[in-house]
Amino acid sequence: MKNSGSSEPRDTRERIMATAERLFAADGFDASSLRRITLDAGVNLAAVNYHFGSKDELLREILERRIVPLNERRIAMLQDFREKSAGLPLTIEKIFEAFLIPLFQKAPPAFGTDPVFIKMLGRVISERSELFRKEVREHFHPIQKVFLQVLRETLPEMPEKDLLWRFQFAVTLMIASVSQRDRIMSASDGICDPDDTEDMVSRLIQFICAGFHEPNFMPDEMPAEMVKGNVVL
Amino acid sequence: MKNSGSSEPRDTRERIMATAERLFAADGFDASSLRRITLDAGVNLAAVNYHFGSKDELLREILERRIVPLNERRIAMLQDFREKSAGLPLTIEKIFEAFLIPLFQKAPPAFGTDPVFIKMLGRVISERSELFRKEVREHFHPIQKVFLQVLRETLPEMPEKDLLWRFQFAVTLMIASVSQRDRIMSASDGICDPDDTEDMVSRLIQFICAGFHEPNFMPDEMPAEMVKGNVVL
DNA sequence: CTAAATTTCAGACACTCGTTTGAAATGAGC
DNA sequence: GCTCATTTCAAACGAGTGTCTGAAATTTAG
Repeated sequence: MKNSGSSEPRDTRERIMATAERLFAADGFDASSLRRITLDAGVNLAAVNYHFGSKDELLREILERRIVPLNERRIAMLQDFREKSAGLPLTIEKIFEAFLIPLFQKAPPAFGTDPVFIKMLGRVISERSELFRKEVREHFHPIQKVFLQVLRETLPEMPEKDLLWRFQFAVTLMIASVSQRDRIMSASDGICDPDDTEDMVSRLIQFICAGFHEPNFMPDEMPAEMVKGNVVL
Repeated sequence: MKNSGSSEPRDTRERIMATAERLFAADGFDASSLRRITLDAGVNLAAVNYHFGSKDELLREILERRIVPLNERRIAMLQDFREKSAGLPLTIEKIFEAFLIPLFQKAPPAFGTDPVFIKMLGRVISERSELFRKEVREHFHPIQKVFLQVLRETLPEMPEKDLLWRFQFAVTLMIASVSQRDRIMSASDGICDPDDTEDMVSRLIQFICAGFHEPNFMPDEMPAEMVKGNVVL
């Protein structure tokens, strides 16, 4: 027998990437050892270094193959909305739908279980910010620039600083909401179901858009407790 | 000479805790080795296990000595606002001021540099969710219950599920905003200054409150792209 | 001062990690 | 069939980890 339930020639790479993506999402990057990954994937330990060179490079390839098509889907959805809007600026809701929804869609290659990729994203961001910084600069900054530009068209009066801060809040909340699903669940006595992705995304978009509908920021009266003494008994 | 610039009897514990808190915040829990911590603190490697028993227990003690006074300050601020409100329900703004501002105040013991503790909190939450779960249940759930109750008085009409989801968004955003300050900085071309804590907290509170001022959630028309095919392209 | 308790210290222990090696197995081209 | 490149494999390497040990140093008590 030549292929008794194990692997075909080229899919060792694929099995490693899929398993690693899942484990990185579940346990984090550092906590997921190559021994555990290769064991779960049913391949030899040395296969990772043979096919990818190093563990860091494995992560980089996993990120890249997800981010590129993700951003293509975002742009496509944005473009679709624009065509339907008859030249009018898009609503904030539509803009964030195009930004968020593609994150939660299963997508090739190797259709992950639910959005395992964005969960991994959240974990890796706080764990490996150095390695991540390059990817962010290369793939996320350009897409953020696009969405910021679209937001600017919809909100021409909003000061740049306000727009940027609110957008950062939106991105931060988006990523953290997914990578910390379990915390949400446990803190709400089971009333909030973070596995109901559709419901969560809708609420997330509504929450974010509310932050943009607010009038511009006024540094008004800061509570006295904060301004002066930084120390409170 | 008996004390040439090194340590007095009881402060070995304190030096370890302060150094560990700082390193956990900067590099994460797993990435901060006891050798690095004890070297930076100027104490012997074995001192951690002697004074704390284990690395996990060290983290637990660090968490506990910050969380307890933090929640006391929150309750105190909330109580202060209530006394000034003459029996009227507090505004959402005031409620979240009492919830957020104490997080960003330097506080004893061992006044950390800025809110190094909450940054550590954010890192540890995603890294050590198991160890953290007990602390969360013991210290954060009770305080969240209190604030949810106060919010409920201010927003008696809001459905429980809406209230809980929005509150979870608020907590998630609060923690993530701090533990990912560097990402915010780099993504905004330097326009947003995450080191201006006062400004950031004000904007954060405004953003969060906007999400609560929205009308109740309506599961209205979900975009067709999401409902059906989970796969795009 | 002396004796007991506390704290510090250098060193070792067992373990896990990512990575490398060199030989075996498997593939494709002729 | 054989040949040569690709891929797999078991085993080991060196470095790093948290923890433990037993003796030295220091502080505290009597």
